[in-house]
Amino acid sequence: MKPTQAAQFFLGKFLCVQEPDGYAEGIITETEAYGGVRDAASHGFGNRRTDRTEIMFAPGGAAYVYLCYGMHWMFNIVTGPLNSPEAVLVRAVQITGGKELVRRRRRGVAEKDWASGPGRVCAALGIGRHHNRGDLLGETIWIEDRGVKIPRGAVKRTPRIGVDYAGIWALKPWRFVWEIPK
DNA sequence: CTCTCGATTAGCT
DNA sequence: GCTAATCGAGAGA
Repeated sequence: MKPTQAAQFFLGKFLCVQEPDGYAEGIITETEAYGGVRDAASHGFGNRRTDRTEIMFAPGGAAYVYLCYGMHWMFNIVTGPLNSPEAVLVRAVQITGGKELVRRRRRGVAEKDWASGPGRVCAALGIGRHHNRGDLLGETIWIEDRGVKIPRGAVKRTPRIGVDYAGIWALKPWRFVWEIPK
């Protein structure tokens, strides 16, 4: 599966996190595809293997969590076959469980903004460094398919956010937004 | 070792 | 709209 297909596949799936301070989950509403050794916006660009990016080269099913701007964690699902660095960045979820816990973690923030952004997703669900390289079939962080169907035409494609440095790759419409009607 | 800058966010103008 | 916050990966010397 190409990363763009995987990014669309994960829309509507549930991201579940069990932490010592409690359980929280959300339905994935926004993703971005990163992938292949040609994508200049991807950390795996040019087959660049480092301590940080090594997990991107693993077979799909692991978490890739890294720190950005010195303060925000980004959560990715590794999706490629072995040695092909492909991943899906989860940019937004709608919290569906553990709301009391999330309200505490996101104190003072309006509910609609609890997890509307890649850094916010991690802040709301308690995702951090300890989840990096974690197995997404494990018991602390996992993905559930509960059969939610996305209506035809409900997903908007746009270029990816914050990757202007990537030249023509920044123009690829690899961001997928499921706009849930109210 | 040193330097640069980022797959962002919140807060202020 | 603008930018400070904050730190480690990655690159180069």
